[in-house]
Amino acid sequence: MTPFPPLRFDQIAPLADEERHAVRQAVARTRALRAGEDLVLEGDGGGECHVILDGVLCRYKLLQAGKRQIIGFQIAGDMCDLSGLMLGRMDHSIGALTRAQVAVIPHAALTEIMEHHPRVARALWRETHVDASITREWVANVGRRTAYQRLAHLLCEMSLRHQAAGRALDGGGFAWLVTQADAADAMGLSNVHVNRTLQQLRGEGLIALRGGEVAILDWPALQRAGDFSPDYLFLDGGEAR
Amino acid sequence: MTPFPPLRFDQIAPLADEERHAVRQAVARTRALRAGEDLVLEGDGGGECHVILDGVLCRYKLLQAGKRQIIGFQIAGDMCDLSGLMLGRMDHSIGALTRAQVAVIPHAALTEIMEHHPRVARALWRETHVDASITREWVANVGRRTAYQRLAHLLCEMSLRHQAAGRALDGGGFAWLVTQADAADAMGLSNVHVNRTLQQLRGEGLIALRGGEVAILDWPALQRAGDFSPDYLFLDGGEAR
DNA sequence: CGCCATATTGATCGGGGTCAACGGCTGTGG
DNA sequence: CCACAGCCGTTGACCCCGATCAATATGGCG
Repeated sequence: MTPFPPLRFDQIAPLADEERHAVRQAVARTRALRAGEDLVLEGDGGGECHVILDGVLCRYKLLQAGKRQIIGFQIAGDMCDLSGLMLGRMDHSIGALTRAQVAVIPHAALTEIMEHHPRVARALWRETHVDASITREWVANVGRRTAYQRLAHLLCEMSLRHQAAGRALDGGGFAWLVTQADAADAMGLSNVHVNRTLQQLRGEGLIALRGGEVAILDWPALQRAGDFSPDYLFLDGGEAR
Repeated sequence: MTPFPPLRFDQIAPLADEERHAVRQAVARTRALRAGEDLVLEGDGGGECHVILDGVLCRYKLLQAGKRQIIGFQIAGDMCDLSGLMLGRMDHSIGALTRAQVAVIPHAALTEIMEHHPRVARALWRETHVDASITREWVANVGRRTAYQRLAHLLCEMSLRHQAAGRALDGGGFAWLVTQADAADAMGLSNVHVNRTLQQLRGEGLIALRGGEVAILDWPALQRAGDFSPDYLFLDGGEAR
């Protein structure tokens, strides 16, 4: 049984023990996903929300000619499909990129919690805003940065998010069990070019890859390379600068 | 005095007359903006939220080397900076692309309304989700579509949104008083290429431009050209398919 | 041990960027 | 009322980042 990771919306706006408890009680079951398996499909109403316990999932859309754009990565602690509850259907799909575990919370249970515990509702609302902020940064990343910058930026983001989720390795590295083709779909690049750009970052000594793990060798340089500023992640929980 | 347009969050989740009234009472004043003027800057806490009464504003970020990425357009009826209230600071700036009018609502007033009228809070939450959905579509647009598709897609989106805001011209056209350079920054393209792509769409008889207005001559073709499906706009208010 | 997905490398191509010049419209001051 | 300035749209020439196509390693897994 996979242990519960820190909930991101709890970090963004801390809950009381009682509220935290209520959320865990609402979990109907957990579900295991194989790499490549879909959790929710575009158009789904669902009836359930999911909190990621382990693994890497992604939001994605399929476009003309079989092209895929990944809209964001989801890791342990993320509530990934609240919009299915709030809007009644999903505008995108969510799939597992690695083996993964998720906790399943029925919409009815979550709705009830939000009614009885306004602070939970508020925390979830704020998580929604943080996710939106991250998506906005992705628009900028894909729209106006070079491949080299995009990749460096993405690695910075994933490093900090893994740290916040308590899943970082020493030195800010993390388990990057995602395919180069997946990374390409996230950045609007080809898998070939991702490969070459990764080699460049390695050659310059900014990162190292060994057995599915990314090690960050020179954080300041990587941050500079990616034009990265962590503000948009609201890791401080927001409210104050 | 600019009249109040239909509020988008009211359309997304209809309010009672009393609630609608409360929102209007909360407006402290209106503010006029010249084209190019900023409404809110990245990092701002603000203390106020804004509802657009007239004109076109945009969310944007400035990146290295003075590059700008526009993250989304905001038109009449949109609440444009709720994240400043919910997260305490803005992750992006908001500026006027045309002459514009906005209504100013102090955070304190809005907070109080949300406490007394849960349905207003819920409507705003849902507007947040719809905005997030639109931003996700933009990631896909910028990441995986050609310039031709991007532009067609953007025109489709703006046409439907203007219609929903009651600002459309006959035939689905709308006032497009935005610079080609602005459109370029929205799509991750150069102004030159936007110009050429617009000419292509005109040459093929899909659209026409006359005096700051876009006329849509062949909606089905434009939609096809942009790989456009309106689902992500949730113009039906969501909930049901 | 063999299979299949993924990573890697090389060669070539093309969409769209960049640079530069020119034209047209509008607002402004004389 | 006109001349000028400045911004925006338009066009042409050239170039480069990253896509595409095509093999060839490589490593995890049954």
